[in-house]
Amino acid sequence: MATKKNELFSLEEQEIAAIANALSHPARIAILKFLAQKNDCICGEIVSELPLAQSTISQHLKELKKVGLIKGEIEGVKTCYCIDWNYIEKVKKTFNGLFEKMKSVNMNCC
Amino acid sequence: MATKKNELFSLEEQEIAAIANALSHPARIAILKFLAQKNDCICGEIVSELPLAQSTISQHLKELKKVGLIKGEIEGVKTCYCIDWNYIEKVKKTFNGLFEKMKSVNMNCC
DNA sequence: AAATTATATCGTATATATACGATATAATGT
DNA sequence: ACATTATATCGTATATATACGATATAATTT
Repeated sequence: MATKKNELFSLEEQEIAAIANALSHPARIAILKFLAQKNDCICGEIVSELPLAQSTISQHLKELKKVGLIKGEIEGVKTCYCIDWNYIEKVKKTFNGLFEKMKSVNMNCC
Repeated sequence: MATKKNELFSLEEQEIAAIANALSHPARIAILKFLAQKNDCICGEIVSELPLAQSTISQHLKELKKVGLIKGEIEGVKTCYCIDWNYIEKVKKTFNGLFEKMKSVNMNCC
């Protein structure tokens, strides 16, 4: 009775919601900012940077990867995570598109 | 043991996450788009527009209002909801700021 | 081969979110 | 005053998310 009834909405609505959902936790914002800041790719450094357990960080990384905001490459024992800049660019366009669409109509009500 | 540990992160991270959270459900994206589309303010029309129960829509409206994306004004029996364009503008800047900050560093890794 | 190290996954407790029906509230119309 | 209408809130079932410890996996070192 309490499923997210995604199927009732348009693909665009679902996609925006999915990206927003990935961005809806401060830890994940922190991870993205940290990854963007470092010029070499990072893996377990995130764990020592954030005040959360290793397994929790791993979970958050998995979610960011799921929607495509970051990529992960196994390098021996370590895993190198980094931002998928192309996808970020797409996300930017998607969000700006939504916000622009909103702004385009008349702004005087209420 | 499973609280969102917001207090461990910066206010900026928390704020972005909170806005993203409000945008993280397709129904709420649909509501925002519908409100933006109409040039007069809407209230219960949203209920007949979306495939969800009245109480559910009311809940979603409450969440959108909580973060400031929309405003609600009681007009007799009805309530007029509309987008807070000033806040949308601020949200745009916040998101673009995040994404810009990300893009500013070198893009060649992984 | 065994030990070490880095990361992922599993299991699980708890919190939060989603959805709806039922009910409350508050203004309007009769 | 009573009925109607619009919306909000309550109660509740269930699903999902968060967090962590424990364990598995897989590469590296000894």
